[in-house]
Amino acid sequence: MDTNDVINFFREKGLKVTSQRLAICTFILSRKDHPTAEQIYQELRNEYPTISLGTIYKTLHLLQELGLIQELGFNEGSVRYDPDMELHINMVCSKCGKISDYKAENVEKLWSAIISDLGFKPKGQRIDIYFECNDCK
Amino acid sequence: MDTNDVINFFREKGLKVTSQRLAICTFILSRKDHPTAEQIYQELRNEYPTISLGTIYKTLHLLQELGLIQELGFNEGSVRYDPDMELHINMVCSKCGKISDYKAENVEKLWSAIISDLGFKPKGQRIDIYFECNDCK
DNA sequence: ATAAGTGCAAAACATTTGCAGGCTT
DNA sequence: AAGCCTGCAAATGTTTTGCACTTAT
Repeated sequence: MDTNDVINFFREKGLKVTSQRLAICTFILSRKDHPTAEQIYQELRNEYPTISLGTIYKTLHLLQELGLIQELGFNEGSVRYDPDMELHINMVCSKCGKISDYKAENVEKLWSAIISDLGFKPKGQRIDIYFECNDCK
Repeated sequence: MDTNDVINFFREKGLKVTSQRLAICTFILSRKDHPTAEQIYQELRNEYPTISLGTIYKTLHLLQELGLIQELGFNEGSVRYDPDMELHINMVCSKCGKISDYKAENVEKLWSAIISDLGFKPKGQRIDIYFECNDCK
């Protein structure tokens, strides 16, 4: 989804296209490292010095409502934002907290087996694997 | 794990067996609904009127360190505690937040396939499925 | 022109921390 | 008797909320 897609998407939904929204949205959609709200705030402050954390939170919740991103709560209280809405595994380093996504054909197949066992289509899912990453070992 | 097992477990680790610890521990280990710290506090206050939230948190973290329970952070900021340390899926109602555990052969299969793809044994995992439960429909 | 969105500051929450006193060992 | 554990209260950190102002439509 590039900037124009985002603009059209907002327009279709009757939402206003503000520079803050665009910035937050293109930022989070392009990142693969699942940043926190605070990280997004700090990075966007360079370009938008008056942007506020409140706006960051409101926009992130909006994007979740619209189904563009997923909020991932972790037990140390941190909440991180993931723009990958397809089936994938979050590989979480239990030391430094770094996250990367992992996809595999096997996962797709076995997941659909589990879904058909259930007998209904779930609204969503989350799969985490906790391990110690190379940097931490 | 019954009360005596818990007592022995603590003794072996050199930890003191206090009535609060016992109460919190037997409470959480017996519950299948993944309560929050606040819920545990409210329920135990009946029997232990002076128990404090601080103690609840400290004990829950201790139990996690010891590998007896798992902390599950959710996006609405809630953290819930799960005494089931075996492989399972958390079935989470996205409306009311109720959680129940789901186990199936296919889940085991999925997991062993993933582990062999990865090539190493992860420290832990978490699998959630989000859906709308019968009460909420 | 109007209504939605932003920024700011205060409020609300959840969790952690420090310390004096109490309880297990 | 010694030191770990508890309860309380204050501190911390994150997220939400209310409101006046701004901006996209």
